[in-house]
Amino acid sequence: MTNIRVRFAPSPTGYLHVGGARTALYNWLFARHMNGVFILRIEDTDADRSRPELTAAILESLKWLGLDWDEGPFHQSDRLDRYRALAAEIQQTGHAYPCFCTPEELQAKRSLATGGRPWKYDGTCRNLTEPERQKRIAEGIPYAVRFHVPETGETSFEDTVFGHIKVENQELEDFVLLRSDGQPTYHLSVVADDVDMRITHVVRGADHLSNTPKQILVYRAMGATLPAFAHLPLILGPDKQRLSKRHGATSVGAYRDQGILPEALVNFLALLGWTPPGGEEILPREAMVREFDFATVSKSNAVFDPEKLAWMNSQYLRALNLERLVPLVEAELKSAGFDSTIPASPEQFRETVALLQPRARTLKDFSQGSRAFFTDEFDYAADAQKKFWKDPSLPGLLGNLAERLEKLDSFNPEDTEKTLRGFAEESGVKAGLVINATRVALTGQAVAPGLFDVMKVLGQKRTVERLRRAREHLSPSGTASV
RNA sequence: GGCGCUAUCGUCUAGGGGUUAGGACGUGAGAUUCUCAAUCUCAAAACCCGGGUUCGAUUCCCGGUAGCGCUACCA
Repeated sequence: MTNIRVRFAPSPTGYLHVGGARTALYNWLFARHMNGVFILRIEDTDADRSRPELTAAILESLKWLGLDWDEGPFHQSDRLDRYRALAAEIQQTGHAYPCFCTPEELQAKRSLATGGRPWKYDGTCRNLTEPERQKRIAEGIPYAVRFHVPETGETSFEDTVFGHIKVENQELEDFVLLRSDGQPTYHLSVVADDVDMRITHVVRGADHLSNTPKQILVYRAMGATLPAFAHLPLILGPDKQRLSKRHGATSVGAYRDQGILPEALVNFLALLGWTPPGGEEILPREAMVREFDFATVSKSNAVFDPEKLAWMNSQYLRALNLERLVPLVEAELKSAGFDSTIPASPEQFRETVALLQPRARTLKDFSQGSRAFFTDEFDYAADAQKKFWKDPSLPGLLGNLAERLEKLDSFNPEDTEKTLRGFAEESGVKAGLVINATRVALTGQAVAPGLFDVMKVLGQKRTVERLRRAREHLSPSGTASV
């Protein structure tokens, strides 16, 4: 059996976005499934738009997603000589010719073209005689190399995802292979590399579906064997437009910054256009590798739904073991600028994380609604005060509760709950009133984990202090009755 | 405009000549409760339109429509 070789070939003109990430993922999944080779190639032949620093960012994102490559990264900018030699070769065999038209001339002709038909290169230089060509070359007129597309016939191929695709050659124009500055265009470099790197399956976005016939012509001119092609439907924004900056977060890095776990993003992306035979939604990486198959990849574009990603993230977050979660939370708190004094011990930190974990949807939730668990500097949320601090007897109740709790010898949830409920009953108020008010006192929030678990992770001293601080806040200058 | 591709709940999708058209996210209601989340139960929610083929089309074929892609000396 031939060894499967696939590649992911981003161009460093932007960060890795979710569409590119899914393309990379499907390549990777297929390679791992087939026990093949996954190659990374950087398509940086557009010197104007490529930014070297973005390459590092793309690599970083791929690593974060866990998509490891077996060969590369190769840079097309290192292979310029090869493309030039190939362009010359294709000219020699008569499949390409030098074109002396300047971009300005072409632009002028294009804008002059009457509506209806799309403007196709008019073949001005294709029709030059050999002496005319030699003369211009001798004069030092810069030229691009254009591929000579057959004027009749059709070009077709079997796409692994989309099936039979065909186009009339007359719909294709003589496209440029090599620019007048000696830089190759995509159509040349992509084919040259895929041939040289012995790529067996070209897996890429469906935006390349219409380009494929042109490239097939180049393969044939080179006398190379065709790889299999598998095009992937595009990922769209909520407005069904192709995902772009307008849609907010589209880069992999942005999701990492939002507290999304890489395994959740990978799982979500995998399911955007593909369903495993069993239809499972939560699919471990090994299962994805085992089940992945282009035959079951969808042909229609998919809208990226951040809500479902968030849900999936919560699933992964909840299932994450503490050994992995704790460091992630530490990093999150650090990046959020917390100068954490609490929890005091690693064990306590661990306990706090475990308490917060079941209700977190993203890593951000550890720094955002849970401030009071990690620092004493927190405010009482307005909505929380409004909802649970209305009762005028509260200052007294909280003060007295502090007294009771302070006297406890053991401070586990059972004892604190018993104490609080007993206290409420004696005071002739509903336990809920005290519990909810205490929650605000301890966390500053109307929403938090179970109160007695909160007390546990905060500890007795801090619980009592916060209760007194709240009483003070509600009824300053110690006017609260005992 | 030309060419190409696509079309099942709001979204991701399963399915497929005869089904109560299934699941998931989201949404609504209820249960539970110290808040919220979680959980459980229930509910609303789809085969783009028109022709064929057929005893019977959401499924197959054709056309239309819509969406997306390509239409560069970008990739």
